[in-house]
Amino acid sequence: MKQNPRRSTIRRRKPSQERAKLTVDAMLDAAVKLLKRGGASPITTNRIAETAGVSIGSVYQYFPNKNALFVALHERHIGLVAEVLRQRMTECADSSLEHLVESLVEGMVEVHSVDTELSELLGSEVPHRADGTVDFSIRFHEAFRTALAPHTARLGAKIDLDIRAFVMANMVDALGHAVVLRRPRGLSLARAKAESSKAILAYLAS
Amino acid sequence: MKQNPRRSTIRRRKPSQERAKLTVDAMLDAAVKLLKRGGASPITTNRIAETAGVSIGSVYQYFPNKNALFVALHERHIGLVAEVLRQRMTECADSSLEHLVESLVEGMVEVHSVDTELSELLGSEVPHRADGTVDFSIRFHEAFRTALAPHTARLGAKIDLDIRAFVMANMVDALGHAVVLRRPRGLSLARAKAESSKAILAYLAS
DNA sequence: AAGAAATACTAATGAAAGCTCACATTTGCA
DNA sequence: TGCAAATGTGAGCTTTCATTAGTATTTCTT
Repeated sequence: MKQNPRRSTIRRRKPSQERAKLTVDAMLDAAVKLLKRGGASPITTNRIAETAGVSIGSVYQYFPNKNALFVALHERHIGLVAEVLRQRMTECADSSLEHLVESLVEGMVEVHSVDTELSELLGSEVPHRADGTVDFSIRFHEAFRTALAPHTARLGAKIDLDIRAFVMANMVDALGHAVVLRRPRGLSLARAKAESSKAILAYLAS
Repeated sequence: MKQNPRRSTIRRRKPSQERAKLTVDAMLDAAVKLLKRGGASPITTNRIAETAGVSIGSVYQYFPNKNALFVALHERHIGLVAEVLRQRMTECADSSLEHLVESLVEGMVEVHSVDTELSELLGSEVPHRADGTVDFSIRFHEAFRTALAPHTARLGAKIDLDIRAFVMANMVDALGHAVVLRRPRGLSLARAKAESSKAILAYLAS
């Protein structure tokens, strides 16, 4: 019942064949499925295996312990977010600041709309402090800094890029989540996105 | 080992004597203490009882199951935040919008600075979706709306108070947390607070 | 086609966790 | 003071869970 603390969070075996990748994905999907009905605590490795249609032994081929599986779940999600952000930033490399901000908000909303429930659960149920997972604003600080840099000319003379990136990253993250997950009835998605962009731009222009 | 799903999250017995209140607080404090070293998963009801200096039976006098204890932990924290916000809003009832916003940011920072580690853990380790706990922006929507109302005159003609309150609440929450918990090295607390207030005000003025 | 490597499965175990119950002690109050 | 209600105790039952070992099967490589 107790996890072995000596084993790290590192995958026991890296899946090299395609078959194994499918297996690993099936396990993560199973974890998500179980998460959605019942939250984190009733999840067991055996149940994950059963739901994924694999044997418990296979789970331990790829994950040293249960927690590593949760970490992998976060990594998969963060990877998705990272890719969306990177793409949007690339696309908007030559666009206006307005366009960039709107695109980033759009991207965050999009990536969390794919599976609203999962996004919420990852934030509130699945432990993510221990064992490596890093916060959004810290993880993407550099990216935001870089994306913001070309627009310094329009942002007043004595701006501090690091601070801007910090505040902006937290706004994008928080508003992106809030728009999808906590938008009050009566506030349309389009309006909420527009309002979020407006808020971020207002700050950057201040 | 498994939690009984039939039992609700409602306290089994409400402590009426002062002694019992102390006992309950001791349990919650014990949970915090254990949380701080080792995170949520190695926490057991028996360990909580032991750490609190009470017997396991007493724990189940007041909490129907382990999860209810976590919920109570969140409630205690949210109650603290609620009180701070209410007080700040009352204090600033006749102040300028600038003053109000600065005071709210200050309050959020303060309340999370009291126990930084706990604030982080409550956000990242302790499950809080299931069984009743409500999100910050939803819980305090009304309060923000009310606090914002007197300043509508300065906020342009066609503003929608609900939307403003929604965005503002999320900004206060996110930036308040970020300033305390994820402020990058090189960014002073004072500067971070000022920047957060500036961002919120820039939005409200936009 | 055959050996090696990767992948998957079954069954079992030891540990420990949640929770109950029957009882003891303390407190409030008439 | 005495009794009922509130509070506190803790041994132990039951369940279940994480993890392992040993083995079987599939895939890759040559």
